[in-house]
Amino acid sequence: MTELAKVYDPQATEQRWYQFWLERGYFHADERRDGATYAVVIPPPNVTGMLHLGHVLNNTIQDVAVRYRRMRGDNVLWMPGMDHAGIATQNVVEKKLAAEGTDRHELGRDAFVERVWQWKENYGGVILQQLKRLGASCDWQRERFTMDEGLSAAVREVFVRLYEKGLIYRGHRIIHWCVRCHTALSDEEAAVTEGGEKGSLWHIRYPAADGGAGVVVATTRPETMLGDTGVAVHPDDERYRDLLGRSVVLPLLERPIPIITDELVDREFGTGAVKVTPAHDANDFEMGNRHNLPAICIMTTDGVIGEAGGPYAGLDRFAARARIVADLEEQGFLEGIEDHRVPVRRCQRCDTVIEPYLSRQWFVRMEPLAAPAIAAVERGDLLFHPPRWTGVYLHWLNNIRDWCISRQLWWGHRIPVWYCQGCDAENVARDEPERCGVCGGGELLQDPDVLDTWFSSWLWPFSTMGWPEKTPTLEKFYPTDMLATGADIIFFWVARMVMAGCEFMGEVPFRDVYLNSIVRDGKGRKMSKSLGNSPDPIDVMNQYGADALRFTIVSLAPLGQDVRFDADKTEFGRNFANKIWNATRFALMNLEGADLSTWNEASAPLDLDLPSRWILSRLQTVVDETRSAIDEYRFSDAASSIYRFLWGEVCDWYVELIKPALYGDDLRAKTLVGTTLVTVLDRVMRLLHPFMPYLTEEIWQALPMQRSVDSIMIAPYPQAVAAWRDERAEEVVAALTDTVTAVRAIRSEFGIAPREPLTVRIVANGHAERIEELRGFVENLARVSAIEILHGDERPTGEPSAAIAGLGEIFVPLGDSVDRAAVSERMQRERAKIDKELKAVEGKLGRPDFVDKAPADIVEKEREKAAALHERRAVLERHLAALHG
RNA sequence: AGGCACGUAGCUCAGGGGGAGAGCACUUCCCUGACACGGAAGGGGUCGGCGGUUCAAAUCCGCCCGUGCCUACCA
Repeated sequence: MTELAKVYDPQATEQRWYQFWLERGYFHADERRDGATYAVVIPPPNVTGMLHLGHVLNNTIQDVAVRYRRMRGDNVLWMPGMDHAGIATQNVVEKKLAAEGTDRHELGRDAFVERVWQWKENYGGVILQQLKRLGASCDWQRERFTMDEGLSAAVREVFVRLYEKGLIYRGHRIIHWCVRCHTALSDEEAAVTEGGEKGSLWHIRYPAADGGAGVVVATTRPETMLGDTGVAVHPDDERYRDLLGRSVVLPLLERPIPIITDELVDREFGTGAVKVTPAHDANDFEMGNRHNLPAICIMTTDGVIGEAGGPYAGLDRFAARARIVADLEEQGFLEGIEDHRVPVRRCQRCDTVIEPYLSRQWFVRMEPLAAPAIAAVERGDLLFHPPRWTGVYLHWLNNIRDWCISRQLWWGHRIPVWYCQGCDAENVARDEPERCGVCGGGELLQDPDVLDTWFSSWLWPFSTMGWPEKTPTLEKFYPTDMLATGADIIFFWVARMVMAGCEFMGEVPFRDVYLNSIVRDGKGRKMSKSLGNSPDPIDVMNQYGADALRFTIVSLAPLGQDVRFDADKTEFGRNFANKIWNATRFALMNLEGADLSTWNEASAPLDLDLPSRWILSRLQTVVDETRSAIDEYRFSDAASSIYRFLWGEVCDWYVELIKPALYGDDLRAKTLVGTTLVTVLDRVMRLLHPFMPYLTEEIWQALPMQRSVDSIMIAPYPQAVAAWRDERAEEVVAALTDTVTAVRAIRSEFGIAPREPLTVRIVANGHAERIEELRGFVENLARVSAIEILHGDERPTGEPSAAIAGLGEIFVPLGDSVDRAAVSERMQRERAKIDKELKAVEGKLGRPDFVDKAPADIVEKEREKAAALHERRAVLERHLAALHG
């Protein structure tokens, strides 16, 4: 281990340690263990899924939370698994079949489903392997799949229970229909394109049946007029008063249809008159019901105009639209065309324009389920992070609509309903019934449809733990503690899980919901396949390492904000990893052969040297900051806290400060700083382990110390030790670093070569002893050859100087080679700056309001500031006088 | 249309009523025995605009402009 490479190579370590952790079973949760538990269920990725940066962030956050809790000694369960992803998976396999020149209908249902299972075995779940590469510490022994026997049983159980409660029903309604996937979709799966799409608003005249001018309607989908069975106007609309009770003639088909009045009509929009097409629009369907209008279905499931479309039958919906518009114009019915942004729904899976379609489907009555889910959040049983999502969640639940759960697919959970061929009864059962429960008939036919994929996902927090059986896992780990997911699936998944948890388990499925950032590309665009702007995380890990990617993405993703990510930003994490690696390399090189114990939490290492007391004191602050940041889900704050300490304090200062001791002959001194350095590295590696698991394990294993456990992932998470705090050391080292920085600045600004000897003179403001304490360090770090302490009123003139808080005033005599004009110029610049500041501070102090009303300590601070500025100004004046004199 | 975020250095973003910060980029110097994936020093911002509250506003409030997201029965 002493021959460490100069540059950290992640490839060499990652595989090895992951294997090690797996073999030791450190990811496994044990129901029989006592003590506090911490449980997280993974948002199950699609079986067809490939890892993208959104997954990387989401799973890194879960892994951080879970590894942190594990190190804190909790009994931790991170439940992994996958979703069968009905439409997505069926699409994948269908595409394969198409490439083979066949299709699922030719294959038949059973053979097709068999093919999907085969595909799953051969190609599915790549993403889980990718998550392992990322370092995810899931309990893989428990991996679940939503189509597993156990989870399928849970689905049937839930269906039957809700049916028996009257919460599942079959209804004839307008649903979202994908003409390509040939299935119904839920509201959430048929999202409206952002900002609408370019379209037109056609104004069409429907002449009165009795010969009058009739009415002009405005529509964005003229083809649906073939199914019009009425025209609606607002009851109070004066313009149409004389049309009430009359009829108009539907152009092209010449069908008489009534004028009705309905409050739903917006008088401001279009012409204030709406064509009513009950079979092809959800609002029109409701209106049709209210006014007993017939619903005429004019389209086939392929989106082609059907028989009811008369001369347009056989045309695709968009071709029909064009033809109809042309015909209307030719026949003089078209009154005008406006450009118009049209809200278009598209299939979430295939992007095809959705057709509102009247159809018979299964629904879940949601209101009764929503009530407890609303109450739970209002009671504070469940908290959103950041909290603003609470409103989004509540708004959706308060305006909930019934959930269409049937899908006309083959891949998924078959609806557990058998229709009696004798008496038509619905037989709903957990297992296939032998005979009809109503008439006893033996001829039963199962509903051909399957359930919405989310109908299994909403049970995930408890179905994965064995529900409906009363398992020890459920007993131990339900409810879970945290759910980390994207805000885009609050409705799809989070809210539904809460409802299912309340309904079937009697309590919310998790206490904290962490909504992680959306990862965008460097230009702020959403990562998407079609844009090709999403770097493959595996490539990024190959180039920079898994730890680098984890650390970078967590650092970039503050709670509640989106994150812009470019692959090359990973240099941030890579450089940090390398810095840590080299700090360790430095320790090992200099402590070769030593076997140091580390400082024990119970010991108070007061007889240490100044830098060691200082760094151990600073360590306590980082420990506190890191713990509270993770506890509050401020993962990026935790990461930056560790980063700043390790790089900015340990590497930049501590390592430099102890070099003399380390290189010296004093064995005791050497051991003390060595032990401290190893202590600090040990604690920081443990702090950092949840973020960078591989690197920290590699380094921790290499540290020359004894270990009570064989892996950092089960080592205790550091706790602050009050006895290690040392305020005096912090104050003194602050004076030290200020001094060094000031001297280096003078050196640099006046072009004094790095190796040129330099004397520093210090006017000790009662800090002579402190200066003696720091002398060696300053000489070393600032490359100062001599330090003179000035006593009494002696003041150098014409020399660059700086005031150091807690120490005194330092002066650097310059050699003859230095350009006096440059010195003068710099001093004048500083004086100008001081004058500006003085003006502000004295202006403040000059206002009676400020002195009277501001808190005394603030006023005092301003006075001290003014005094210091004056003093500094006087020094500059003296120097300048000397330079010019 | 309504709601929620956000607008701070060239870029990406922290901070949040009393001294403008980090990383990257940039300039100068340094291959000093952990690290050039490094070290040292430095330049750069009227903290989106306008008002208000306050002794004091980048920070709180209002309006406006810009950006992003979410919701909706915009036919």
